[in-house]
Amino acid sequence: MTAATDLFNRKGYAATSVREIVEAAGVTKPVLYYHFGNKEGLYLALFQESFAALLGLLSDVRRRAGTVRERIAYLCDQVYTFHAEHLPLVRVMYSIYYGPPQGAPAFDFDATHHAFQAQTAEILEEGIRKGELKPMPVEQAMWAVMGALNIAMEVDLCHPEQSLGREGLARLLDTILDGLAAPRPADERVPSPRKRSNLKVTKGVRR
Amino acid sequence: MTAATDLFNRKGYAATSVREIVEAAGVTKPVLYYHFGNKEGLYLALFQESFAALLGLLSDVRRRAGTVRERIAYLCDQVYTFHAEHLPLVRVMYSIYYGPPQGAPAFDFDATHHAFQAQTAEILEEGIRKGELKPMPVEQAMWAVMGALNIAMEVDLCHPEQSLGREGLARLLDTILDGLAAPRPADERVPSPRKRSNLKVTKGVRR
DNA sequence: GTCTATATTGAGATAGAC
DNA sequence: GTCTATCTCAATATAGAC
Repeated sequence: MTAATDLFNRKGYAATSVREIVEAAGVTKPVLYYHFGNKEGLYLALFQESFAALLGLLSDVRRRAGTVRERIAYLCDQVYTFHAEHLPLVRVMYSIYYGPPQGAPAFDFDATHHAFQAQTAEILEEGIRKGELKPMPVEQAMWAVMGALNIAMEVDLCHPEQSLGREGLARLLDTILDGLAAPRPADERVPSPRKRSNLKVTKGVRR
Repeated sequence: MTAATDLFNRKGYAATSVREIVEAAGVTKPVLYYHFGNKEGLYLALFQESFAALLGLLSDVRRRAGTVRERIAYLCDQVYTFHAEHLPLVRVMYSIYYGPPQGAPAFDFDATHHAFQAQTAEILEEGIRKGELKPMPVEQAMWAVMGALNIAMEVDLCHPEQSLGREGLARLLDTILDGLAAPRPADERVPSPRKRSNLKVTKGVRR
């Protein structure tokens, strides 16, 4: 699977032959056909495995307590970290999603995307309802958050030298959420250090 | 050029033959070779024309007066509108940028991207310096704005049924800029309608 | 010059021994 | 589960008649 991801990434799905994959992996063709059925099965296995893990992150978040700010920060950090640790596969996805027809089997990338979108909207909707965020259409708050996460991930993908990193994304989200937050009483304002998400950054992310 | 854009968009650069292009355009091969030299010349002409127009928008903005909020809103609106009016060519760009190698000649898409990034940063830097925005690293403010614009454009590209439209993007940017703005004195706050960008929306955008 | 028939190649996939 | 050897198929290239 690693060999296939690497080759699909470098040459594209269509231009990568089964022979190349098995040679790179140090196995023979029947090994591939035994485990994955065919080239399409291998391709689908790559995404099924990864997207299942990503959806697992979402259900984690649903069971999590905390302020809206904390939960949004956590969700985005998890997704961002996952993305950073799977850059080659993400590149294959982009290549299929945006690239020319390559005869790759259909995989519903949008489904996972929508699940993430819905989860974000759910948290933000609660924040608006309970007064932690100011009243606004939930879509608008959602796009603000999605925009920040999305740009952080695309910078990692296309301009890794400018990468925000987990800390940079956390700070960016804090700024965004300042714009979404409900105004607080005047005495709580400027001089007092405001409460921000205190994300624990334990292990480094490849940049 | 329209015929080529359409075919490159639907089939990819490599899979599109010169014969198909000239047939779709209702001309003959010599016409294409006279005007563009070859298939690569035609391809480059598509992007040179469009990117020159886009860079023109940037120098417009540099000559423009107004608050940071107004200038950022104007810049993003111009770029967004341009994007919306050139979706097929943008798809070709994405296909080349993210897709598998297709033997297309190199075109420096990043150069224009960086020019836009620099222009945004310049405006925001002035806002921070003059106190219209709160003190923060200019990159952080820049990513907040770029994230909003970028997500609006990608939604148009991939999920047009969810398109924010010019007005939606303007509202999103207002929310983002609320998070970037310097805090104002308490008496100016909540009940008074705050000054927002009053973007004139004159002509419709294809959605 | 153009056509049909054939050769070559490289792709994905499989049979059957171990 | 893995191997060697083989199969099928389609695209491309070429030979040689016309």
